[in-house]
Amino acid sequence: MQIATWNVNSLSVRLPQVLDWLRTNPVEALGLQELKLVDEKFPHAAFEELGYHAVSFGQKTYNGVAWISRAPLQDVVRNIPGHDDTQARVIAGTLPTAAGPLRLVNGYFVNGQAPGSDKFAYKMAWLEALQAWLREQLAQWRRLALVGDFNIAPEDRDSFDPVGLAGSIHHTDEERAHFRGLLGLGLHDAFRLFEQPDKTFSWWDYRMLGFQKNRGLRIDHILVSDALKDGVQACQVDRAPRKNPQPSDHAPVVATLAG
DNA sequence: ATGACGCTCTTAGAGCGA
Repeated sequence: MQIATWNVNSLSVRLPQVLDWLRTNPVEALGLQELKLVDEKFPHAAFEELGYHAVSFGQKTYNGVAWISRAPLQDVVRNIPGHDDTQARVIAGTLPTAAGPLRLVNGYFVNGQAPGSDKFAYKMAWLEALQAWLREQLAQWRRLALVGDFNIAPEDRDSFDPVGLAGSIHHTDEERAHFRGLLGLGLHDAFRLFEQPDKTFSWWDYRMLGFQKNRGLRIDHILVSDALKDGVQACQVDRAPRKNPQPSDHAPVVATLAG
């Protein structure tokens, strides 16, 4: 079975592309970020026509996350419990599978703008709260996947310009320490379980022909728990939708799991 | 480089993303 993550940068604008992608990539579950849509406007009918269920957690103008899944998710949680937040950034639920329940956590991690800014401080606090909550989630659900737009390039090889961008947003030691903290909980970057082509990225700036020049970052990730690790069969970035007219600036990331 | 490009809210220009 396959699970995927995709920052669509407005579901209203990208809906036809998401539906097209699901027709050719009929994954079991797809985590979406940056819906920029209130829940009342979530296009449930369009996904139901394709045989999918959806749970959304949106807000006006910014942020917003959703899970699209073949089977309805159970025990759905919106945002990090106990962490006061005005921004809709997390949705989690449990997918029943033949191998047992699969906990699916989808996050639109904070961007953080620049080190030293208020937004960066918010990012650090948010990452702290996420890690504490995930520790609990992992204790409760052995089979867990954390997917989303992490807004962290975990290592130098995940950036088109690690020297020029050293210390800037997505590249700071503080952000990378938080990413390693997640790995320390017993999570594994599915993409790095396999040999991958150099300079594989999941986001490219709209400006300056970023995609054409492959000036990108790998900031969209799928992390899997210890119990899932050995069953991961593949993990890839699907660059194809980034070539669409009027694309999202992010490409989907897909992981193939046993079962 | 206070840039670029795209989306939202609102209807000309600001805020934000990454």
